[in-house]
Amino acid sequence: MIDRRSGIALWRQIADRIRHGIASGEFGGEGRLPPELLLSQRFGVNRHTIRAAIAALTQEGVLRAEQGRGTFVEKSRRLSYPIGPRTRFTEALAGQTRERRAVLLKSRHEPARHDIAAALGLEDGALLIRLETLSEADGRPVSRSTSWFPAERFPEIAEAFRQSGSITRALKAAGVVDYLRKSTTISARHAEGGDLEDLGLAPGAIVLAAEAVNIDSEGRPIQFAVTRFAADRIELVVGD
Amino acid sequence: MIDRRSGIALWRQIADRIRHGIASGEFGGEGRLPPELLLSQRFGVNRHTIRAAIAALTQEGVLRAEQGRGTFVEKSRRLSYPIGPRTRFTEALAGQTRERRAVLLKSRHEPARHDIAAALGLEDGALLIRLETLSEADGRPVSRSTSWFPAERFPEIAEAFRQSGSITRALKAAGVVDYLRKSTTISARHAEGGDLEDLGLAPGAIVLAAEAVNIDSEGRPIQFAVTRFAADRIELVVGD
DNA sequence: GTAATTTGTCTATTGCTCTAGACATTTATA
DNA sequence: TATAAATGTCTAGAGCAATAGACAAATTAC
Repeated sequence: MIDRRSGIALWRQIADRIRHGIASGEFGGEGRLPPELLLSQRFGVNRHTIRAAIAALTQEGVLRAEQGRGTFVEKSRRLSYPIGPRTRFTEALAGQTRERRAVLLKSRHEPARHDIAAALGLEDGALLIRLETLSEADGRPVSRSTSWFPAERFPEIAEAFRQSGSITRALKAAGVVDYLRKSTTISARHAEGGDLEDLGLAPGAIVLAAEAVNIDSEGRPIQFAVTRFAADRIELVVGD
Repeated sequence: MIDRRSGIALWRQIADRIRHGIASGEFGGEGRLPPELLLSQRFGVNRHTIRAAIAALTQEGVLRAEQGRGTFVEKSRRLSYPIGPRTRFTEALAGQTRERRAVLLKSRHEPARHDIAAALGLEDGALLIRLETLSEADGRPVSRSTSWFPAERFPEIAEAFRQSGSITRALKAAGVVDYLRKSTTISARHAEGGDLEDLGLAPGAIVLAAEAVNIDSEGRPIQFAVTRFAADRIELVVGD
């Protein structure tokens, strides 16, 4: 249940369990966490260890403790992000959130790495434009993406995205009226470096990484992207 | 790059980075890890901390150190598991591994939990058969699954699976000649409890969890399953 | 109002994590 | 054979993680 001597502090293991338990409905069914003493018994640790876990989740904004009353859940439900041939961020979370937006953090030209060139059907070292973007839903960061576009075909993609806040609209401005998701490769790992800050995650948090290739209506690859989702806020849905 | 005071020991963070770096090709390009002293400088920690990380990965079987020579990569590539309308474990890894098999760990009857009943289109509390299975490729555990089947329609599913080692064949024995994947919901979390042992994971390792609903050719739900993949051995591929 | 429940704060102690340095052992190379 | 490069082992010390116990402060229920 809880692993000692694992290199992961007990308070962090418990914080992760509680965070996941809240998202899945195991905890906080009535918006309220069980009392510290009860949790310390259930996890088999000292009450202070539970308090350390709760403090970390309070820092993250997941919980809010009130002296004499109890500890309450601040945010709960996990969003579902559908993945399919017509995946578009702006539409993916419709109905689940009031407001979605994406902002451009950085853009630059660079030569194509081998694997990206292969995915886009280009020569190694072909010139690409790389966009670093952050997507938010209701003011909360949801995902961090790195995208590559062929520079020759989409020279103005960065500016178009900056103005429209949407890949779909930026591509439309470049003459791509429709596009399809050719493939998505999903993996998981601990959040690293800038993703921690940009997504507002606690160190040790998990990200779902989706590598995607988009093609135009004639089958030509137009975009290679790696999107990192905060695993405690998002689940990916295929089909249905 | 490395987070102190995060509740995750530095040696474990580094072990996770190295493991991921090996799978993605960043490290061990020639089957050889950089020397401990060089790694300690790159990560900005003491050489003993690097040694602790290497010891953990050696314990997992990822690395092998030889005095005087260096540290070598024992296993590397990550397998790709395709997800689509016709997802079947036995075929999913064909071409990537020599041998695949699935074993039944446990089976029992139980009433349907609310969410499972909804997925299978049954009343809450309807009788189900629950199968706990482990899938291996080339002798290495790849995934741990929990499946639920309507007990009324598939009374002999456990025995059929035990004999055939395949869901597809067990369903065929029950008269289901073909079935489709209706939906897959993918999330990620730290491995818990028995999954750690069954999958041979180190504490703190990450699993990709795929919740799937399968339907027969007439659209009736026949199986609800939660499969946990070792995130450092498998990536999930949608489309292509 | 009183008691029970619950979170907040403080002190002390033990064990694990990380750093630092020194030296041994094995292997490859000039 | 001598040197360099790499992993293996040992000791010592500073700081974080976890346990234990006691009591304070706020809220709720009787």
